[in-house]
Amino acid sequence: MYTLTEENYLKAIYKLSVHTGNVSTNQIAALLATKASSVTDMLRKLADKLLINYTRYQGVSLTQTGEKVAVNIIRRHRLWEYFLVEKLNFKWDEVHDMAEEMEHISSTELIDRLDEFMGFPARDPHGDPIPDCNGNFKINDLKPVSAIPVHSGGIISGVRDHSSAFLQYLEKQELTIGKKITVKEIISYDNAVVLQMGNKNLHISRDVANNLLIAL
Amino acid sequence: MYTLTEENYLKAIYKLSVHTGNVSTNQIAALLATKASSVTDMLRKLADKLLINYTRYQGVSLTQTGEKVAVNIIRRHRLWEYFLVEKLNFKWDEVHDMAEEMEHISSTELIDRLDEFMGFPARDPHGDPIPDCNGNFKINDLKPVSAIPVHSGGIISGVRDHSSAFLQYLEKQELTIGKKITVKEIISYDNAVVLQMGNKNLHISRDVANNLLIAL
DNA sequence: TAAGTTTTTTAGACTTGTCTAAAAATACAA
DNA sequence: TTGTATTTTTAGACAAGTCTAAAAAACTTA
Repeated sequence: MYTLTEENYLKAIYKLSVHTGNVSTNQIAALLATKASSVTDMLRKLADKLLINYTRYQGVSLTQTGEKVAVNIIRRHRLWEYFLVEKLNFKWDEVHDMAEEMEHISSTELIDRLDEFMGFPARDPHGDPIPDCNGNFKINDLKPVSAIPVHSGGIISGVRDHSSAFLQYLEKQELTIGKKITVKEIISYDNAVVLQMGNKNLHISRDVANNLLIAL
Repeated sequence: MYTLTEENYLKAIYKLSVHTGNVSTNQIAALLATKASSVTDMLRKLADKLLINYTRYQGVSLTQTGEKVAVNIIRRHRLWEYFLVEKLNFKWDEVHDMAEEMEHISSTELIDRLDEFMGFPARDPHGDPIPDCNGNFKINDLKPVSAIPVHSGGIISGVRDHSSAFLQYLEKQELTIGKKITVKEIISYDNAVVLQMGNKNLHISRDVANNLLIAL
């Protein structure tokens, strides 16, 4: 239906437009590690196919069709990640690149059966919600640790950075999904955060606190 | 490592060279539904990469490296077919095209874990042997029904034609893998074959007899 | 609001894999 | 062995997706 490249552009635009409104050429180029000129070329093609709304120099947004396609790619990606971790025993920091390939397998029937085979999981191994076969899913209502007040806390439920470096760091600190934490203190000098987890205290940097998501 | 197209060419050459020696440009073109001139272009590239032995006008054979790559693709294809049938409950005539896409997922670790997850199956749903992680597997020693003498028989163990039309026909006639059959008679007029299966007699055409494989 | 900076687009070129049409090599038949 | 048919290769072109370099548009900021 769509080329691998088209799918990757749609996914990138989707990800970027979750938080902002219109997405810029440079943002897409940065995310896909390509050049702005290449992005412009592809944007014209996607606009011709009615997958995006595009006016020169004005940035882009997805059309309804484009968003449907993007959500579907995300559904496939997250289901395969779940499969790799739950069925093939990979670790959460190992699955991203494999799922990046597998998300382009086109059969809808296949992905629906995979979903059923695994019992319709609600979230992938990184805590991200998995869209159902109609593309419906809850937008994550999680907050970064850096955004909650001192003395409050919650359950670690997701991450913003999916890089294996970050995930491995979390694993080593035992800051994994399901753990309960409380913010004890924010160091005013560098905004580092002191967490309490069980009976241990733990220092994490501002960067880490920004990328670690909790449910209150 | 290799492009999707390169992989498809290597697989095609492998399949064609199982039965014959050197493979011709036209044979490859026919199997891949492309033009001879395109094949020639690609053959030059594969020869540059030392994946095939190629001399102009003389046909090609795989190098050791090329064969390794081809067997690996076949391993991936057959394991995914097994997965689709055994875990996701697809029928044997539904899985070919999906596996054709999935065989290009590159991770070796993934395929080895998939193999383990399924208990190291020896054959795919069509009876074809699955190479192990070192590329070792038994070449099928099966015979087409058309090649065995009257009054002998055996167990249906594989097919030569993987088209869904053929597989659906077999399914309808209950000529599925594991069934025991005996050749009762060969009609001299058109070489059609009369089979006995259980207490039923069954007429199959020469074509079908050529594509249905049994273990003696 | 005019000048400078940044962002985006255009122009032209390259790569991969494909095609058609024509030329070259090989195979076959008399 | 010569001529014809078939197969294979070459030559030149095209589409998708990318790139660099330069032009155009849009922002900044004084």
